[in-house]
Amino acid sequence: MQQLPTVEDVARVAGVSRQTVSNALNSPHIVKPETMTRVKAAIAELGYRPHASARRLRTRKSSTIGVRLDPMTNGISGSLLDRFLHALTEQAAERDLRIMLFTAQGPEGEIEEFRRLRDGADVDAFVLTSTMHEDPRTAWLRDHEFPFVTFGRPSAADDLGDPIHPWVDVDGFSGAEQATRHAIDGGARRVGYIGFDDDTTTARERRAGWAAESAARLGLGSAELDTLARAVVDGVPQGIAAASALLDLPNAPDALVCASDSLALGALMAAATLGRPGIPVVGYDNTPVAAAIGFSSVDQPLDLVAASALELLFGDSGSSIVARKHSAADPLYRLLTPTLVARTSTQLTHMEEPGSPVAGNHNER
Amino acid sequence: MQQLPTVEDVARVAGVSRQTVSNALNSPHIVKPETMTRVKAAIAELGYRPHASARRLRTRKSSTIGVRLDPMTNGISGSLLDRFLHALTEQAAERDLRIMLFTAQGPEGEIEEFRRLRDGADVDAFVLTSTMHEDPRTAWLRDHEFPFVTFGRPSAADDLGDPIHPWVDVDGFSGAEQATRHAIDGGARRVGYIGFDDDTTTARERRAGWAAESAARLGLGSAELDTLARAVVDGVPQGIAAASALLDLPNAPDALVCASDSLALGALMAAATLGRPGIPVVGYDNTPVAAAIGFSSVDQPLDLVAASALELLFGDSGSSIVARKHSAADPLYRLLTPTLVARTSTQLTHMEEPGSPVAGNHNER
DNA sequence: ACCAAGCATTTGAACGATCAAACCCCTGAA
DNA sequence: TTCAGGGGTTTGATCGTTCAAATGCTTGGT
Repeated sequence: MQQLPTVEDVARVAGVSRQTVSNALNSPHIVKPETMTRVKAAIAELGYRPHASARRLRTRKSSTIGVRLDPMTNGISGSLLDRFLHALTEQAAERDLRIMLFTAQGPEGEIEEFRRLRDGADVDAFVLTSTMHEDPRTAWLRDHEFPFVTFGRPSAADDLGDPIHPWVDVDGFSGAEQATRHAIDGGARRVGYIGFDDDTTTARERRAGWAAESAARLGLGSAELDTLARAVVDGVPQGIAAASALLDLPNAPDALVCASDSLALGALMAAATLGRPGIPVVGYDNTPVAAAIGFSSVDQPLDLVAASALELLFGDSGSSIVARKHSAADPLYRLLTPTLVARTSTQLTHMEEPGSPVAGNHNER
Repeated sequence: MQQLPTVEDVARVAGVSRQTVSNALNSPHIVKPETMTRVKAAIAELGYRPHASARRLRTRKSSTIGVRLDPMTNGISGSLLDRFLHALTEQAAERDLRIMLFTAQGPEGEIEEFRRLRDGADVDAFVLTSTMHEDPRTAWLRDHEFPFVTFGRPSAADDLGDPIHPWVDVDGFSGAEQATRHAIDGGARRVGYIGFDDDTTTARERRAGWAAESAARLGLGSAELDTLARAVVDGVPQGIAAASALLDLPNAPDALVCASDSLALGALMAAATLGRPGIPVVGYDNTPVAAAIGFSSVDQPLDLVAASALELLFGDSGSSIVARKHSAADPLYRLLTPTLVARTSTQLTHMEEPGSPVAGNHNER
């Protein structure tokens, strides 16, 4: 077990001093090019790596971001969280930042964890994937002026004009609008909607997007729209039930837009069972199940979400926290636009190949 | 912005020295109880928290575990990874350990990342969620004697007798066996099997479990078993195709055991389409989709997996790496047994409530 | 009365990096 | 000739903690 080389060792080999090595690493512009070369050579020769903890102790920065893993029930769900974590980890790596996970029981426990991570200089900032209304956690972070961003808008009440904290979100209005447009472009004249029954921004925005597009393109009034929409808890069985109800209407929809892929899957099943297997169904989140079965779905640009979150915390580049003030020109939030991934509308009994994206798909690997 | 308190501050308030405070924290047994009380009071009064980086610098331990996030395609997939990460984070918290994520492009990039994290004293050990054969990454870690565990056996060739590195896995043989037993207990006399066509331990073990139980309970020979089994790529469409083929056989199976919930979902769809909606289908991984639709599935005890991984690295308790040698009494691996979560066998067109587990279900929250 | 042994606590040094200030050397203006 | 200015580099101090060795106090055996 050999001793790891330190700045001192590098300095000796390069024939310079500690600090010059440090400068070569952290302030390249102030070292003479020729010296730089020697230092770099010495670093390569010894395989030197800065000791992260020593640096952190001195600089009081950790270059690490804490990410709270929600219990499954809240926040972004299922494989979306996977993909987001992946994207965040990759984007963070670009800036020489690392991701540290944490979790805890209950809000108090999490605040305790915030405190611990902050006081231990373990993290420079937090990324939260939850959007609870009046969340005591975000309140604590604000009160203690500790940098953080959320994936998801805090709530409807927190206006775009003066956000109470930085956030990144994906525009559900636009997503549902695109889904609806896709169905209409495919020939649909009455597009049904199956959404969530909770009182969240997400639920509201998506329904509004569907309603707006339906009204504009199909001339449907709000009473008529109400008959075409169902609000349920997320899940396959709920999708089956809601779709069955819609398709049994006297004036049934000829296409369905759903607020999740689970609901869409349920809708497809119901359609097959009710003898309407060809009816177009559009899902949301573009999960693997949508790709596997082959129905269209709205794709959230998770790597952009991740990049934007980091940008809000650390600026355009670099890895030091920047304090920001909200302004119209440089808002404290980022509202991103999703893209529809169009696939050949599928009958459940047939096997189809996954289709190709309509526009750039951010999540193809 | 007030200065955070240090050991020195605590020492002053408690009327003792630095080191005594340190001892109170790290070696409680060597401080006099009365002193202990005073120190504890001072800590509470000042709200003192040890500075993690300073401690790491001195002790050369980070109390942090690096977890490599695989690209989606490999390793444990989809929401399983979510659940595992969650479990790991929670188990780690119990031991005052933290989880740091990382990822990279290609094996070389990941090895570079290993080196970086090791040399920077960022992590004490790694947990990998991939099981590639002859993986250069695990080879590097072994060569450099850096502690790590994998979730998943390295490969069939790496025998239980002399594992080439520590691992935790869930017994696929037992899982498939239980699934098959469940089907037979429900009255099935010919249980079909839809598994993976890749040459992995997972694929082999699960098929073997199904075959063994079928042979033992139903007296089926290996030729007959071959006609009842299909090996495909994981995915819903593949499940549909394989199930359709099996159900179209002259001597068709009266139940289906599948190596994933995706395949099971496909099988259920095919069954519904072919007019056999009541046929029992058992899935694998107990993903949300199984719960939602209501079919039985084999549940992997992810929190046990996480706990076992930590145990292999850090011993029964504590947070310092323990070097282990493989022995029959104390093997370098943990093979865990999954449990079947039985649900009322579902016809796709009906809505059913999720059932309750047959045995303890580790993943209910 | 002496010293060995043990316990609880304290003191000085070290971990590996960066900060702040000092230093050296060169140039150019007075 | 002198000195101010500045780029490039070095030196001493420091971040907060734990290690290793030293200290003081008690106890008990001979």
